[in-house]
Amino acid sequence: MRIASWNVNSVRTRLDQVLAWLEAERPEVLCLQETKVADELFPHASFQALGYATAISGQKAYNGVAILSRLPIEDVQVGFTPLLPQDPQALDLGEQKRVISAQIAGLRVLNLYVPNGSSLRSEKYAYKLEWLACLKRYLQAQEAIGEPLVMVGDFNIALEARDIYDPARLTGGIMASEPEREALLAALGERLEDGFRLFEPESGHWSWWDYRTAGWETGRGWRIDHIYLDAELRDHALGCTIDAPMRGNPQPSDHAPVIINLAWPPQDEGEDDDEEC
DNA sequence: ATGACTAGCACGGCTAGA
Repeated sequence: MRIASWNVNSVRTRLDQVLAWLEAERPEVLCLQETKVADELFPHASFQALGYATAISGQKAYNGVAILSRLPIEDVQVGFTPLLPQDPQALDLGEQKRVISAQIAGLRVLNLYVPNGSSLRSEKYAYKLEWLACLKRYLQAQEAIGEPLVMVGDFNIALEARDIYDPARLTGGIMASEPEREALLAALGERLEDGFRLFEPESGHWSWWDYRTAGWETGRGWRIDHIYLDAELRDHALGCTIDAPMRGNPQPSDHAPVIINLAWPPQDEGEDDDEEC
C-alpha cells in the first residue's frame, strides 16, 4: 500500500489538482496539511466520489489536517489529548488543528502539521518547541499501545545539511536551528526513522520551494515534508519518493507530495501459497 | 538588512506561511 503526504496550502484552492493527482496515482492513503477550511466546508463529496473516505480536523483560514483513504478508516483521533488525557499542554495545543490519526489496515497513520515558528526570536518559535516536546510525550504514549506507526506530515524542519539547498547560509535559522532539530530528534527517539533516507542518501531532493524567492524556478528547495517509520514498517518499506513536478503546476502548492510504498499488510510467508493449476 | 509570493478574510490591507 502507498501512503502519501501533501501540504496543499488550502484544499479548496487546490481541489482540482488534488483530485487529478489522486486519480492519476491512486494511493491508498493521502494525508493533507494546511487544508485551511472549517470542517463544515470541507469538500468531502469530491473525495468520496473517487472512493476515498475522509477524516478531518480543520479550522477557518489556518492550519487543518485531513486523512483520505480508499481503505476503511477506523478509530480517528484528533489532537494530542486522546493519548495524553492528563496533559494540560496537550489540550492547549489542540486549539490549532495540526494533529489527526487513524487506524488503517492495522497501521496507525499519524498526520502532523508542525508549527513553522516564524523566526528564532518569535513567540511562535517557543510554541514550536513546546509543540515538539508534547509530540515526544505523545509518541511515548503511542509506543506503549503497540500499534505499528507511520508518521507523516509537514515538519517544517530540515534535519540535516543535505536537506537544504544552501546549508552554509541557512543552517541555524528557522527550520534548521539546533533546538528545533534536537526537539524533533528527541521525539523520534530510537524508534522512528525517515523513510526517504532509507533509499536516497544524496542531497538535491526537496519537498518545499519558497514562492517569494522563485525557489522552484531556481532550484532552491528544502526537504521538510517527511514520512517516518518504526522498525517493523522499515522492514516492509519498498520505496519513498517526492513528486516534485507537482510544484511546477500552474497555481501550485509550495509543497510537493511525498509517497511511501509499503509491503503491507504483510503477506503470509508460510507454505499455503499454493496456486490453482 | 529586507522583501519577494500566495491564501484567507472580506473587499483593504492585514495575518500567516516558511
